[in-house]
Amino acid sequence: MLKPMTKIKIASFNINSLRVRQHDLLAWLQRDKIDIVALQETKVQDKDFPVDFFQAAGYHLYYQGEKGKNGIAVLSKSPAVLLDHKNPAGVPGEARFQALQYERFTLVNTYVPQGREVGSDYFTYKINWLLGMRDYFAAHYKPSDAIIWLGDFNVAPTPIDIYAPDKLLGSVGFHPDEQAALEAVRAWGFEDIFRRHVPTGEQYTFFDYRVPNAVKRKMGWRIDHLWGTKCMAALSTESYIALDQRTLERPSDHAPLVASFVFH
DNA sequence: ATGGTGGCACCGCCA
Repeated sequence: MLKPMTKIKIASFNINSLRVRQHDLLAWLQRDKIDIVALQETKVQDKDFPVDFFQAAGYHLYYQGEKGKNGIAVLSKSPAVLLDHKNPAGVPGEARFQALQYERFTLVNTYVPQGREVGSDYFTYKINWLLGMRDYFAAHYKPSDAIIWLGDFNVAPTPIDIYAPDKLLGSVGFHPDEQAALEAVRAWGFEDIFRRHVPTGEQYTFFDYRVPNAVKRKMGWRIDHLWGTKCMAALSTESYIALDQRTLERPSDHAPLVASFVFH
């Protein structure tokens, strides 16, 4: 039987190579008491996944990798059932998607294609990939189901989600076509859980390596997201961006995004 | 800035 109240802390983190940051990751998971972390850009093939390292720390592991790029994983204190790892609109073999069933909710972890250049085939692929997510949810679920969708969405949804909206409007990651595609998924039945708790701007999850002192200069983008259907959003109690993971000796260019939930 | 950094793969590609 469930305890009367159960608190679960869920995170999303584009880790940009799991193996070079696995020790920092585990230290942070333990320090922030993270129950479930969804990772993107693990950049590790399944045969090289650091299974023993995380299992020894008490995590269940669900991962799909490929050589050199992409790659996705969920580490969790409780076990899950892997439902699917093939996005219908995705290129076969690209490790960008996984759907897991936990006791109280479904968790969908995605690494949305970056898009590269507006108007390119990769950009079209990104738009179709996002619209494929809408179709995926519509085909398998109802908006009244308990679903968390999180990951690197590679889209800043609104002008307060980017440091220079006027200058960057129309750029990859802040383009009206991307925003419309993402909005189509949201309109199916999601709420931006971070925004529910933190309505102010200048809250970013991504800082380009190539921009000198980007964190200090607040030159960031909010492109990582943690969304929930209505019933999940109602159970959320807080959300924050763990910017301390950007001050490490070897930071990712993304920071983890966290949300807490209390189940009654 | 035709730039800059970082990771993995291999000697370029991707972000």
